Amino acid sequence: MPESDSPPERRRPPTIRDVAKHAGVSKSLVSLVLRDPSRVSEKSRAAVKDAIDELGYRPSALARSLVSQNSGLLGIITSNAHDTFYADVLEGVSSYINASERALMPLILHGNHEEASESLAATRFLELRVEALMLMGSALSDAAIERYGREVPAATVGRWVEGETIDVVVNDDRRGGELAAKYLLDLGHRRVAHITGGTGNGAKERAASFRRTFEEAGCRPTIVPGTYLQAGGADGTRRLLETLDQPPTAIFAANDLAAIGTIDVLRRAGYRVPEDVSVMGYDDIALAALHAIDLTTINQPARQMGETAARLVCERVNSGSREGQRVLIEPALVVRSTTQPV
Amino acid sequence: MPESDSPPERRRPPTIRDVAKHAGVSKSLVSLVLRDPSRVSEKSRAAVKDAIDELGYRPSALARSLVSQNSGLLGIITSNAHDTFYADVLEGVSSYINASERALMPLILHGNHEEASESLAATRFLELRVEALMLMGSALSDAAIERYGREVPAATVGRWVEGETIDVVVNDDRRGGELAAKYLLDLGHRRVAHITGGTGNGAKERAASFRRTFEEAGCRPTIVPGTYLQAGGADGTRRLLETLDQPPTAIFAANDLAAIGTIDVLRRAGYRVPEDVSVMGYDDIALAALHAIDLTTINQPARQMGETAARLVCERVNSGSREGQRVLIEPALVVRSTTQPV
DNA sequence: CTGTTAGCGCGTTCAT
DNA sequence: ATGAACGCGCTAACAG
Repeated sequence: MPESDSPPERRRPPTIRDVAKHAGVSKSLVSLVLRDPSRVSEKSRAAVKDAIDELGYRPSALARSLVSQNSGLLGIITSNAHDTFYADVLEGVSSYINASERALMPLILHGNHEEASESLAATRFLELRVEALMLMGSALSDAAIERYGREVPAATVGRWVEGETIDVVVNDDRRGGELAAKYLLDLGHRRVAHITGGTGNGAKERAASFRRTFEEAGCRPTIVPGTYLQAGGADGTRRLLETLDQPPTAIFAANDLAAIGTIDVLRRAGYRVPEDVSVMGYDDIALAALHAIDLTTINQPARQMGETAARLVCERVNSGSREGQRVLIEPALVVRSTTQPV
Repeated sequence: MPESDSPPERRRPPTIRDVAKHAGVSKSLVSLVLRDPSRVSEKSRAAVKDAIDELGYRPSALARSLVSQNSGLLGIITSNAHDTFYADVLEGVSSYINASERALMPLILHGNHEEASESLAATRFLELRVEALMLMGSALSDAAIERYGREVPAATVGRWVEGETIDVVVNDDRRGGELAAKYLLDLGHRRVAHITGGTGNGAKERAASFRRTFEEAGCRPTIVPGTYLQAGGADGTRRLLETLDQPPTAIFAANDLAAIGTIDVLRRAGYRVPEDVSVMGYDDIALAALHAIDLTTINQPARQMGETAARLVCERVNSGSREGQRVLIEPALVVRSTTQPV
């Protein structure tokens, strides 16, 4: 039999030894050529470089990290690949990384908003010896995040965590909820609803301050549970339409994605936005600015938040500091055309 | 000065030796407990497990990969974090990975549609000894992709590549362009335009067959360059409006994102869609189905494409086969409300 | 100054 | 249940 247990024609990648043998030098010298060619004679250098090219040699980051005791890796765990808010945050991270001295390599793992898969991702990253961890809107528990933060510098974006070992970059969700409520109050809305982000990051704060602001004005908003996804906004809206005798005059959705789901359900049910119902979102993703959507929303500066978090955590990688910082970003009202006076 | 060259309080993570010492056994035994606890006496097992918990030990994937000669890593390079089409493809990849036996860990690196940053990503992945490479709509040259494919099983999604070492999963862009053209012809459109995806994957094929199909019907569509981004569609549309005496009756944009940009510009310029101008996209991303957008488009089954590519490349990892396969997926017309008879 | 040898880092494996 | 050797690249110490 030709071969059965060993797979066919799998070549091991060439090692530094292969290069050394091929070039007729020691492996130390090959290593030196790779790291500081100026300290090697021209002849040897050329021989080594030729050997590298001929063999198609690539140094193993695995072996290098093992000895150098740093992997150069930054582990990023995202909860939701479909939310372009985090795509913007990631752009901010890249932009900081590319501009920084000792650039870490930002690896991304999608958690798909499942706690189990996020915690698996974290475990794998830590086993890979990432030098820092960034969580983009995590479904993990505070305790879990803090545990990770004790092993390696960690930052969250859009997710509040107690505890001093974590860098936290969040917008002020309480303020955001208040901004939304005040704006709707100013427009004269009194019968309003909020579809929450469920257990999502910042959802409780947005909901609580939205409700409180309205209650201080003597109104009681209807609050129904939802998610940060389009489907969550759609489901919540359906529930509102079924439950209430008459629809609210304004709906504050958990975020832009959910607001889009909300608008979708409203229009399909025959309601006009904003003539019959005003709708607000949260985040101000690129989509929200589209003419076809043109959503009134609360802006969170995603790029800036990504940059800030990356900076904080990378500075801690370099300084070795164990103490996280918290940065509270001010949200801003963005008025577009999905809202109008009542 | 307190400390300058050595950072403060950075603890090395505990190693298998620390655990062994703590538990009073050899490191071989600790290793055994981790991999096959049943072969270790209850007493030793407990001692080792206690030590692991107390020290917070995590095995190093670096060291493990070095000796086992496989990293368990799958490197995924995406061109565009903002295009949810690829988010769907990634979901397909995850879904295959999670269901498969020896699950590779899918690491993602964003190339941000820059060739240099994609090729850096590939280099880093290969140095990390990923067992396979997946390119989601790459800006890399065919030659580069093939070179990588010689080092490790590689697959592309949405990107045609010549050469036998690559698994290629693409939709039939020629057919897609033809579908769009025929549909518009059927609607009676004769004065049409196409905004291309520029150098983007499949863009040439879509453009060529769109043009050919119209030319066979005796029409000559206006073709202007664009990109696969919203901005590309918007810019192309602006150019069309400036250049032409009268706007076309239908515009086929490079993809859905671009189509959204197109619609945006048209509406802002006072044209109604579809009454004045029909618009078509390509991809059928989730956005396209929204009531507010409701875009006529050509569907590419993103999830399925991701699953397929993951399966092909993972099977090659296991079999050691060097020969890639090509899978051509049939695109489908999806009629919504941005098109109407002329 | 150029190049070599030896040993390390961490987990696995195999013979004992 | 253990010690020694190994995988691959880096580095300190040393030799030419």
